[in-house]
Amino acid sequence: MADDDTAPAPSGLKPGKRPTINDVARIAGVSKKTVSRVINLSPFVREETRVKVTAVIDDLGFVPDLQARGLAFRRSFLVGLIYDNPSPNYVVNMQQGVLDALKGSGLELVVHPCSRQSDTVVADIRAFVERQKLFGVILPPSVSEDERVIQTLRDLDCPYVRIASISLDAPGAMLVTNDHLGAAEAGRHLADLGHTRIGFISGPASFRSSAVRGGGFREALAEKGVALDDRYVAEGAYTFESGVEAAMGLLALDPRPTAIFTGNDEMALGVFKAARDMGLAIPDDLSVVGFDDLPMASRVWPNLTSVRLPIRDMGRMAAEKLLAPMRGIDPARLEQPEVRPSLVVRESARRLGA
Amino acid sequence: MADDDTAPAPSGLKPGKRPTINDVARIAGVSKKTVSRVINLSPFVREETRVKVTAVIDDLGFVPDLQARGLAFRRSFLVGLIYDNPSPNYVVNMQQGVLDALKGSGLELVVHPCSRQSDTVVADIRAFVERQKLFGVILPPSVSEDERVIQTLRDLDCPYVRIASISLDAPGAMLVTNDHLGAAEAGRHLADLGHTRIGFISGPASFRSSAVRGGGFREALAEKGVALDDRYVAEGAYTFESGVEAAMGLLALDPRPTAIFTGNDEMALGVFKAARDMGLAIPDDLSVVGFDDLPMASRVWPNLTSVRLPIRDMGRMAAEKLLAPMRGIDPARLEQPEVRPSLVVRESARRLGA
DNA sequence: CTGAAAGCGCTTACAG
DNA sequence: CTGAAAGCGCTTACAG
Repeated sequence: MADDDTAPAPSGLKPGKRPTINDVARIAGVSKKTVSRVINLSPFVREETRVKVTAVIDDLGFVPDLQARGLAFRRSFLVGLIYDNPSPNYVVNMQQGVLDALKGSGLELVVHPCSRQSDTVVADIRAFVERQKLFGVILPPSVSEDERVIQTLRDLDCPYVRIASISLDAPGAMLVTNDHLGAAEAGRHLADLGHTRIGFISGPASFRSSAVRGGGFREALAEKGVALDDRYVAEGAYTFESGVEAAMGLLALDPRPTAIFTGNDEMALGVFKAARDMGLAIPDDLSVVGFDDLPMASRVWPNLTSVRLPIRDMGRMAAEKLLAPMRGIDPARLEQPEVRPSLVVRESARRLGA
Repeated sequence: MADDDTAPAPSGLKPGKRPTINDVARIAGVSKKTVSRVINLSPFVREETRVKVTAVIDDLGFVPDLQARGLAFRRSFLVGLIYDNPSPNYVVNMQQGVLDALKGSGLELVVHPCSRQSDTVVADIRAFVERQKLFGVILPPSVSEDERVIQTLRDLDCPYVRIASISLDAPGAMLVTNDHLGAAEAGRHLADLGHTRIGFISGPASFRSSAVRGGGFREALAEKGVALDDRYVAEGAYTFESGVEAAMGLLALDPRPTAIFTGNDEMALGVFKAARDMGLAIPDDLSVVGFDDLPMASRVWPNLTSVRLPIRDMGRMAAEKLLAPMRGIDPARLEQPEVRPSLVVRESARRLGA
């Protein structure tokens, strides 16, 4: 629509300029306020008037100016995705989910990486949100867990949805994933396979999920009568390289673990590399279980057994929560159960000694 | 800075409201126009005045309103990344590069996926660019190759930088990668390893890079006296799944190829899977060479020999071209040589019969 | 249900 | 080098 710029401009318009609300008002014979009401779907417009104005809008190909609306509304039509997750695959998946939800809403997605280590993070985020007057913000872990950031968003009156492995906020502003449950499944799986000397490479301490996943894993093992020896626990950084390094440490122990559970898939692939470099075959000499079930989990060899987190769906669900008020829905009442990760069994973990 | 909201508001400001250009003007004892000149780094301001105004700006923590500036300038401070590349890893890498370049510029990145198959692509892109009044747009392949899109951007007076494997536009609006060269390296490598029955899985015909990479590969083989038999050429879609499917076809041929070159890494991993499923070992039974050298190329096993494209750098370079005018640089004169991909030799391709 | 006025916070002419 | 006026294209009060 309005794609044909070579057509003569409709009645009384300056050529080469986009029509404004004034043009619509003049041609429709109403005030610009009435046009504004039609644009904003106000119920206080006579049906007859609405039809007339809508016709002119379509005829002219009028599109309200976002900057002007933003200036008057004191709010833009942009959703921010602020992230500090070190796994690019995690981020891109979540981003796709957010875009899925935004499609057709008229909102656009602004991506904004940050580093919680920087001492200007909070000021940076404040500047970003304040300058762009964001419609809302989506926060995956671990920015979602930073109360300084949350306080800043509240100060600025910027709606947000936090994604985290435990509830940290009101239901309307939270998407919770039960990582504890998923990690427990991983623990039971390895115990059931007969492993007793098990390693665990956690994520960085700055991520809540690190402790939650570690806790679920440890508890499930304990229930099966298997103890997680602290010597076999190492801290990674959710990156491939940190997985390699941590695994080299664990696999150098004597006796070495027969299985390793990692806090995410990225690090699990690091374990693959370390094992290969040390001449250990997976799963024959070492079982490995990851977390996230990124697309690449089923592309590597052997296929990675992993705890599946529907990251893309999570992005979509979080964005839908943000959009709910716009659709007249109370975000707190939106039907969105806690996300329950579940184990996807593949080839990277097998029965001990089989 | 300006991070402390509990401090009493400076002289004569309404509490809870951000200071505006009017506040700055009043307190500094100058007109708002002069403040505007200071903000926009106009040279026509007496040094003394500039210092005085700057002090008030800092004191108040004044930040110009982007919506208001955008409305007056008829341009926003947003850069769009419009993409249709089916490889999420390609996109995320490029995105990081663009973000690298945008850091500190005051511009933000809006990501906008699209599908050239849809018959509303052009209208969608027009609506996006027009509504957001984008500062500029970055176009990776294959949207970068769609003249309808380019014409739309020109209509809307929106600056753009195209990334493509051949030059399609003025130097200031183009970042060219010499894929031909890179693919030729791959061809020579396989020929030098003694392969003569070689398969090629191209990208989709809608990507120029498919033909360019295929051409470079074929020519290099020919120079080495090796012919690329059309029976051993298949068309993929730059996706993992399409790589699997195409490889299954090629590997079912009798005699089957001893090596396969794929148009990108994503499909190379598909070949890995197909080979495994058919009981073929890489590189013993089949050599594989990919293109892009995504991070995962060096994480899979065996490590993938691939033609390296500095995708992140490309994103950064393209964005720098877009920002050049803002920094007083002529984008056409920006020192940015053609990007020359080069082969990274790893373990997935080896000497025939060795 | 509809409208005239004022305002959102900046910049572009135009003077001086 | 500096400023008063008008304008960017919308919306919020406030009337009626």
